[in-house]
Amino acid sequence: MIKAAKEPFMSEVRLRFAPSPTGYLHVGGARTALFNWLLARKQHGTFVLRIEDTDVTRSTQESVDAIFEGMKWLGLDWDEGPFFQSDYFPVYKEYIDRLVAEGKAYKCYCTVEELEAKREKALKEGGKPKYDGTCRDLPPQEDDGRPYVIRFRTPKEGVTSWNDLIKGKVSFENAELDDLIIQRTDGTPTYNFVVVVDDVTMRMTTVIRGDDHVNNTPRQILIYEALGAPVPVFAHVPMILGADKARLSKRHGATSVMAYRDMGFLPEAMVNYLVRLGWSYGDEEIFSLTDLIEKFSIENVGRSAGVFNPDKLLWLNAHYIKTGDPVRLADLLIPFLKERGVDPAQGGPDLVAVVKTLQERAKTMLELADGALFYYRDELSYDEQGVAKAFNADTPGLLNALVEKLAALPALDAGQIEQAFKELMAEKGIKLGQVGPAVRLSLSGTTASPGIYEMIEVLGLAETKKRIERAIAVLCR
RNA sequence: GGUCCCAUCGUCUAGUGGUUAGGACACCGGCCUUUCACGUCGGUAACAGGGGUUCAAGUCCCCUUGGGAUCACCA
Repeated sequence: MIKAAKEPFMSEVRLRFAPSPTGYLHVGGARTALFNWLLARKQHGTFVLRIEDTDVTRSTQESVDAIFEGMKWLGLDWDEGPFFQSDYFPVYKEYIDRLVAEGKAYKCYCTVEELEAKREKALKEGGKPKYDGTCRDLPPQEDDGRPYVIRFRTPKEGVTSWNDLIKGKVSFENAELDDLIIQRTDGTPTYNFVVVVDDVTMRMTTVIRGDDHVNNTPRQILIYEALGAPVPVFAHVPMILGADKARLSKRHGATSVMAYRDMGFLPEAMVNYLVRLGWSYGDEEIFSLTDLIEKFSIENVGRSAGVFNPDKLLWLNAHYIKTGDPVRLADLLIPFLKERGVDPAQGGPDLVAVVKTLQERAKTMLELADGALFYYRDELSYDEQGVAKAFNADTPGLLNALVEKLAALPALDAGQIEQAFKELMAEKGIKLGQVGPAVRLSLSGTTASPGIYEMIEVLGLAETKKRIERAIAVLCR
C-alpha cells in the first residue's frame, strides 16, 4: 500500500525565519531567511514565518510590513504563519508556571539596581558579571507584593554541547552559564525562553540562524531539556561583514534589502549574491531559486564570516539584466522612468524594444532608465565635445541624404538600415566614421548609446527624421 | 577581561595528505567593434606565523598572532 504524499511524517523537516520587527529586513536577515527557505523547499519540509515581537515597545507595524515586503520581493514564501509571539503570552506563562512548580525556575527579588551594582563590583574585581544566585535557594514564599522576575535554574555542573550543521561540535561548561531571566517584572517572557517554547510548540526540527546566537544556544538547549522537549538541530550562519571586516552596518552602504531594489537591483541578483556569500557549489556562480532548491546544502556553508562585496552584486545584477526577459524588465522599468518624468504609456517607442537595445549596457535598473530617457525626450541636449568632433560643413548634406535613403527603404529593420548606410558611404566615398557619430548625436544627444541601426529601428522613420532635422537646425547654424 | 567561533589571491571561494593551489568579482593588457558596452583571450595576485604527526601537510594536532560574536528585566 502506498502512503499518500500529503501524509505528514515525523521526519518532515520544519524550519522557520524569526525576525524581530525592529527595523527593515537587512541583507543578513534575508540570507538567513533564504537558507531556511531553501532547506525547507529542498527537503519538501515546511517553512514558517514567525515575528518575534515580545519586546512590545521596540516592535512596529512598519517593520512587520517591511519584512513581508522584503520576503515577497525576494520570492520567499512561507507555508505557515506569520505568527506573532505577542499573541501567545498566555502560553508562555503556562510553561513558566510549570517550570516554577517543578523547581526548574524560581522567583528572584533582586532589583535592577542591586544587580547592576553586583555586576560592576564583579567586573571591577576581575570576576565574571554573572548573576550570583542570591535568590536561587530562597525557600518558597507567598507573594508579598514585591516585584520579582523568574529565573531559569541552570545546572551548575556538566557540559552542554551540540553538533552544529555548520560549525561542528560546540561545547559550553554549564558553570559558565548563569540563571537567566525568563520572565520580567511585568510578567512578560524574555527572548531566550520564548524562542524555545515556540520552536517546541511549532515542532521545529532545524534552526538556522545568525552566528550571534551561538552563545544563547546552550541556555536554550537546557530549557528544551527542562521542558522535556526534543532539541532541534542547529546551524549557525556566519555574519556578514563590511569592507573593513567590521559587522556590516549602514556606514558600509545600504543594508536594507528594499534599498537595493530602489537602487535598481533585481531580486534574482540579490538572491544569487546572498547565497554565494558563504556557500558554494564547485565553480558555479549563477544560480536561480529553482537551481538552488536542488543544489543548496547547509553543510556546504562556510564557517567564516564574509565580506559583503557590492561589486560582485553589481556584476550579478548586470548578468540578470543582460539575460533577463525584456518584457518583464520593461515592466519593472516603468516606475524608474516615471521617477525621471517619463511615462512610456504616453507615447514614444515601444518600451520592450527600447529595453532590448539597452540590456547589455546597464548594470542596474537605474542605468537602464537613464539610458532609456533619450528615446522619450522631445528636446535633447547635445554632448558638446561630441558635436565638435562629429559635425562639420559636410554633415547636413550627408544627414539629409541619409534620411532620404531611409525613407526609401521598404522596411525599417536593422539589416536594411545597414544597407542604406553602406550605399550612402559608397556614393559619397566616405567611411562610417564620417557620418555615424553625427547620427548618434542627433538621435541620442550623446556619444555613448545603443547601436545606430538599432536606435533608428526603435525610433521609427518619422522620429528619426525629426531628430536629424532638428539636429541640423540646432547644430549646423 | 571570561566564554565561544573563525583564518587559501584585495573580496567571495574550490581544495577533505601527494594539485603547476582551481574558479569568480575587481584590476591590468590583447582581440572584436559605428560610440558606450557585451563578448572573448591572456596577466598580476593567496595557503597568517611557529612547532609537531607523516615518506609526504593548504589539508591532521598544539601554540602564537590576528579577526569576530557574546556576556541585559533586547531579540
